[in-house]
Amino acid sequence: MTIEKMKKFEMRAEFIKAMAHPSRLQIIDELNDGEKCVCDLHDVIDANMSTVSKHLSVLKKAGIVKVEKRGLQMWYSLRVGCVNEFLSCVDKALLSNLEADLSCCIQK
Amino acid sequence: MTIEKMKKFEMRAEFIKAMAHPSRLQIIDELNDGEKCVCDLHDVIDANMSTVSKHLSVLKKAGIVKVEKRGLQMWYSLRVGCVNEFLSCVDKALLSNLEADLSCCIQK
DNA sequence: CACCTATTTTCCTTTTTTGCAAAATAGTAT
DNA sequence: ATACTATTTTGCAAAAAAGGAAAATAGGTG
Repeated sequence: MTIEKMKKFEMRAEFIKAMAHPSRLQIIDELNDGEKCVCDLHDVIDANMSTVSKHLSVLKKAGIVKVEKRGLQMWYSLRVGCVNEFLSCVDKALLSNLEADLSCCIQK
Repeated sequence: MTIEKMKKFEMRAEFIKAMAHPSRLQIIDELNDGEKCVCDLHDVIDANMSTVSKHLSVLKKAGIVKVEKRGLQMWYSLRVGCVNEFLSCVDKALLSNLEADLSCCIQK
């Protein structure tokens, strides 16, 4: 494999890995409603403030969210639109997995 | 957060985590050309045979690939079509990240 | 049957990720 | 300046993921 091709897969993996955590997916879901500060997110996510902050920095590093400082607060918002289209594809795939698992005992 | 909602994010994360590895992304890329046996994949992926096999089992468990045994060989193929649409979205996002990083020194 | 081939599983070590608590930073208000 | 608030960083421990070597499994062939 060429170095460029290897690099491509590594970059894709980095980006996807940034999404691959329940709390970070919840953050993405929350940000669908518009920008939120860290404390807003901390209110709904079941984790320590420092943990939430670290999840946000993972998402930021991957370029999935952007952040703007206003006063004491950091306002986070989504930067990549197609993440949501992808998630609906993931849900479709999950559903189809379930159907496949159950096909033995369900009749159409 | 409700239990169901939590479950949703956990299931999504499982699925996405299964993709979040360079070798597994390369496997997905190879399978775009049609089904391949483990030895075909081993030829192009820079890893031990047992490692390749384990990557395949991760993809299978997530429902991203399916497998059919014929003789001595296991033939793997893609089960989820939208993975590729997503990857093109990832590439678009990566490109846009690059542009953002360079915007300071590039003039349109 | 004994032997070969393709693949998976087990066992083990190394690396990476996660998550909290405490300390540090940065802006605001008094 | 001091005190306060929002957030990030650091340091550390626990959990999870990754990867190779060797053993195990399963189907094929002479």
